[in-house]
Amino acid sequence: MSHDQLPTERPAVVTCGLPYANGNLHVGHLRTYVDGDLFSRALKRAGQNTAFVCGSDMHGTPVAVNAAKEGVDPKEFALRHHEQYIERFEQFNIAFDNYGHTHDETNTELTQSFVESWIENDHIHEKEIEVAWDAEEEQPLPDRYVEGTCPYCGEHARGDECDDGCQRHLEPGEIENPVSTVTGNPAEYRKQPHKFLKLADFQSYLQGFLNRLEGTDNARNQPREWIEGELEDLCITRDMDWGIDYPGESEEDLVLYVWVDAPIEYVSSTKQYSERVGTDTYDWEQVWKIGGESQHGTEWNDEWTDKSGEIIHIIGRDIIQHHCVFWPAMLRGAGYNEPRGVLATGFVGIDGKALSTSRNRAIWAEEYLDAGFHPDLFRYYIATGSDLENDIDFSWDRFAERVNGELVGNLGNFCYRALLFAQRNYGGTPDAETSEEITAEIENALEQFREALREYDIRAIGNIAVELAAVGNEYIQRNEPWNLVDDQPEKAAQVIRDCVQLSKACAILMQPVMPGKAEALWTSLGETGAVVETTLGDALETPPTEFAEPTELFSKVESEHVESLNEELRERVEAAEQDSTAGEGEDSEADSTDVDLEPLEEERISFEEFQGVDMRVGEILDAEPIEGADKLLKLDVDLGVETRQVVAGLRELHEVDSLPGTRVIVLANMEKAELFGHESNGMVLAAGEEADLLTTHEDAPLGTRVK
RNA sequence: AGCGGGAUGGGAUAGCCAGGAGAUUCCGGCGGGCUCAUAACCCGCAGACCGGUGGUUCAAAUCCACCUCCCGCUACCA
Repeated sequence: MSHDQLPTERPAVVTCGLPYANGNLHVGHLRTYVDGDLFSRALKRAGQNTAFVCGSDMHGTPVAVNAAKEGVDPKEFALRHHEQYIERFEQFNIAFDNYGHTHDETNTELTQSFVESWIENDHIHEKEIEVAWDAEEEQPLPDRYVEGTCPYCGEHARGDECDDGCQRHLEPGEIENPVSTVTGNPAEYRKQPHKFLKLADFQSYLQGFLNRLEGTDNARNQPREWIEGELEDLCITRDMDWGIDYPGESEEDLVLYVWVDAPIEYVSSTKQYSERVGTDTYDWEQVWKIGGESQHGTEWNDEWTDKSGEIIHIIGRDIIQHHCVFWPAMLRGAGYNEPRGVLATGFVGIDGKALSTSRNRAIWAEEYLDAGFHPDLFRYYIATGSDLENDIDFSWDRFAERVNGELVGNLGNFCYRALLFAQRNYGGTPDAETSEEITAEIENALEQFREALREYDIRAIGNIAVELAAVGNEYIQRNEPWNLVDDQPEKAAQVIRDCVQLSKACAILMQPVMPGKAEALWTSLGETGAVVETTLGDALETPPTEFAEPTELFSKVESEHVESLNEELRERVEAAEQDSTAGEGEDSEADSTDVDLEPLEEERISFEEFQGVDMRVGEILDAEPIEGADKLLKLDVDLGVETRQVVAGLRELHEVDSLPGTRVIVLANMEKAELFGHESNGMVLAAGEEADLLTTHEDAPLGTRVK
């Protein structure tokens, strides 16, 4: 059963993934918020009663761990970031109707009521599991309080996810060889009772849900494989202080898992909005519940579709599972409505490469603003730069090119020349009727807008005003009103009237993507109200007969400015790469590429033990790639006494052809291994991620022992 | 190798889900026009066998199969 087309008569809520209160925002984060803001504004222009809500995600172990490092209270720590986000969003014209945080009273209460509802409906059970425990400190070690080895792929992993390796979500107790991230103590496992949400109860529901779900394909397809298989119970409690208490019984130090209270903030934030504006204006229960009330059951009833409001989530594609598996199950378990659409955006790259906060290959929100650009320029670039689910590349060159060509040359120029001409010759909108041709063009643009909205095509929505301005430029050029004013004053007046009307339409159509600039244009038109109050139909209303001389809407990005920004970025990336310990601390991303230096080994070894290590000077005679492996090379190394075959992961880090003749140090008595079917008899020593090869500085003969 | 995304004129992209006009737009190149406008704007030209091979079809950039290459994340870095 499919939904009514957007816009509907019912209220809608648009949400963005909660920013985690533990770092700074960069252009990658901003993409989600810009897209969400644009979409919610577009819905409003189309006449849908819409709340755009979000909030800061305050809980979880990273906040607790980082606050502890700073020696501050986690609440204080998280609130500091929360305040900063509020400011940042304002600066980028991202206008949430309500922005709360997960630690506030509304969310605490609502989260507990969700959990109580799950308990009542028998979706919760208790199980004793082994959790990591720091014996010395007598404290439990949930999630990121431990690191260890992933049980699935053997890689180094965090307690809650295998971020280095297979990316799996890890349940408490799964990680092997756990070590406390706080004290460095090896952790032991201890049995603790924990609460679990029985996801399997919702298996069949979730399959139906994905079939009904609108939005981007990735949101629908990516979780499918998951849902087809056996769904495991989700552990929803953690042994720590920081978080929302598990309701009811006085479970000692048991709080809810951060991914429980985080999405519920969508509901809480909507509720806060509702309470502020009054339920006559916006009733959160009409959106989140079913026909205003809870409807329990583990299956969806088709009659419920279109009985409530429209829930649309805009997220980054890294959190699809949480929104398309856990979250709908949580909602269903509490008898709530389900999301209508999930839009999962792609990532943002910089100059053709992936963004990496640890290497400081990033453009921070603050940095963009410091460069002095209007936020709407960034919004336009990022919203129309590519299809929503595809990645976007950000480069200052491309930014300048698009701003100068599309915004300055086209949209800005058209509106400016039209209004200036109108003002100088008529003091405002000339007294003439809009032509049929132009009325049709505007109507066509409005229809494109509505269609883009129905299809969640954010890029198309962002492009419409610029496209309409292109129509205007062509129209004014073709009619040459500057040649008509003297000979054919009536014709001239009509042409200019058309152009002013087009400008007005542009102001309304560009509002979702460039709200600040739209408002400026609206003011230039002499309009008294605010463009945020308009709906699409107003695009055809007569503009004011008088307005003042307009100002230029956009100004050019100068090439010197671009060069200096490029230079700045380049220098910074280089600096970060050279000095990999710098730039840390600011890094907040759940980014796994940190190149922290490992602490020196505490444990000492004896000289005898060292004697067991047989390292020799060698020379690479031959290097060839191993088929099927991207990084592995098969090397023949001359160790003086014999030539060994060694497999090493150098392929992407060194020019293969340049390796023969290179003197290296080889650990000769390394146990043999077989990799991709090739025997490796020894190990070539190299330093760090970039595999900086060890060598000798003089000419010790091949085979000389290193000691 | 696993997952995801991609391959369309010199560069960047749209179209693909719902197959059918001269394949879109932006940047760049060339030629012209206009002078109201931020050296902006408009018109025209050159330039693409829509990654390859096969299939389905009256008809394929679009659907199906296989293949190649690229990018991101991840892995193999004994």
